[in-house]
Amino acid sequence: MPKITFFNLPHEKQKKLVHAARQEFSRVPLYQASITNIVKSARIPRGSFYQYFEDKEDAFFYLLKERVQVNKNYLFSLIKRHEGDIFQTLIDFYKLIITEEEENLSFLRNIFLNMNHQIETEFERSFSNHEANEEFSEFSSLIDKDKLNIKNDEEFACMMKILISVMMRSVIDKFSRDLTEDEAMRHFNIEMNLLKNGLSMN
Amino acid sequence: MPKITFFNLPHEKQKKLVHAARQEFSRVPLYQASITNIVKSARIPRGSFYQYFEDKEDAFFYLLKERVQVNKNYLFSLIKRHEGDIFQTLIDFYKLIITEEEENLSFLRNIFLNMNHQIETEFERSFSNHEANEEFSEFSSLIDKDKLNIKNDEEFACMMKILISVMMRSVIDKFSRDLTEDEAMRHFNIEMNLLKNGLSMN
DNA sequence: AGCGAATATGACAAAGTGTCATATAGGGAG
DNA sequence: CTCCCTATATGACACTTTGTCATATTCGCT
Repeated sequence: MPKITFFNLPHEKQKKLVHAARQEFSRVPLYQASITNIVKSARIPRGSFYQYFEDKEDAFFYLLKERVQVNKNYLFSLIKRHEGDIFQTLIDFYKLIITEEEENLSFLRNIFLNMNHQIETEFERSFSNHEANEEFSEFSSLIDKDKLNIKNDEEFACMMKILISVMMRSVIDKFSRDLTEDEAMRHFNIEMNLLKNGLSMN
Repeated sequence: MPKITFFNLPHEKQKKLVHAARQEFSRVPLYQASITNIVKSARIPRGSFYQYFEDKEDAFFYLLKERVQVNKNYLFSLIKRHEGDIFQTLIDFYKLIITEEEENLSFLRNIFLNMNHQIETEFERSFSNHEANEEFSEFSSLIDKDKLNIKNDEEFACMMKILISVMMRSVIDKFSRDLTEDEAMRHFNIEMNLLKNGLSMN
């Protein structure tokens, strides 16, 4: 988390800094990003950066968390609109991510093409925050489980993991192979159908 | 790929270098690894490293490819032993990976916990190398497709992607949550069953 | 022995990171 | 208004790492 000093900053300066950071993380992935570039672009002295953030990672994950919060809001509205249908929700959610505007797209691209376990874990909070989460009822409680082929909570958890990882892999695929939106949607629909109906004959 | 100079090296020196590199990549993930450590540990001058490899990544992916070749051999023997049953093959393969000996385990751990798209792509070559691949018949030709719920090659490709990404995610889970082998196997079995039978009721 | 090509070597420039001593600003008490 | 304490700002600096390059050495061949 950013330090208190960051949150005490005048709103304008905060925005300038966030903008500079996002620009750098859109240019290159986290581990190639340079604090030097960020401070140059934000026109603040190098020492100041360390007043506000622990390090590069700190700034990156702050931006990522912001983004995840946006996702979370999307997701909640989608699952309600589709009356608990998790598959349709994911299809719409997938579409939303891959049709982001250009500005966010480079940022997302760098995130997904360099997604590792730590980043994925953060991203998964879109779906449910397993820690303190008083304000929202868990996402999972909005899912219509009657239509799902599961016997218990453990199976439900496994199913969600499967769905999330398949979706993420599809997003990564879209970015890495530079698929058009139509191609990407077609693939994802096939995948969701395979998942729904089962991979095995009988 | 390493440079020709590397392959011209006396076998002993090659081994010493590979050992030093593996040691460093077992200690920390790729992007934190230091060439300085590798050359110190291999007792070669810094300049020599650059005679043999382009950079850190080059050395890392060389080791990774070696590892992938081992996987590939495992996989071919497993799919034959299970007479084309891809699910049973994957279950055994998963077990093989997570029960690796200590020496390789730190290396694998660093690979999986920091797996990104590039590394994943390399890893997927365990299953089929979509480029030149004269010596082996494609892995996919050994799979018994009659038992699979697929209509065409495109669906088959999607299915394989699903299976591989779910398996990888399970390996990552095992490492990140430090699951025991038994817990990990139980989860993975549940996941494979869900995939086989379908996530949707009907 | 002699010569050209391949390889080895370590000093070095360049770039980046995080820290720290010092300077400055803010705000409450007297 | 002034004093003083705390919070913030600043950029020089020490340190680390990387990749290169001029120079030295070795190898293979005639």
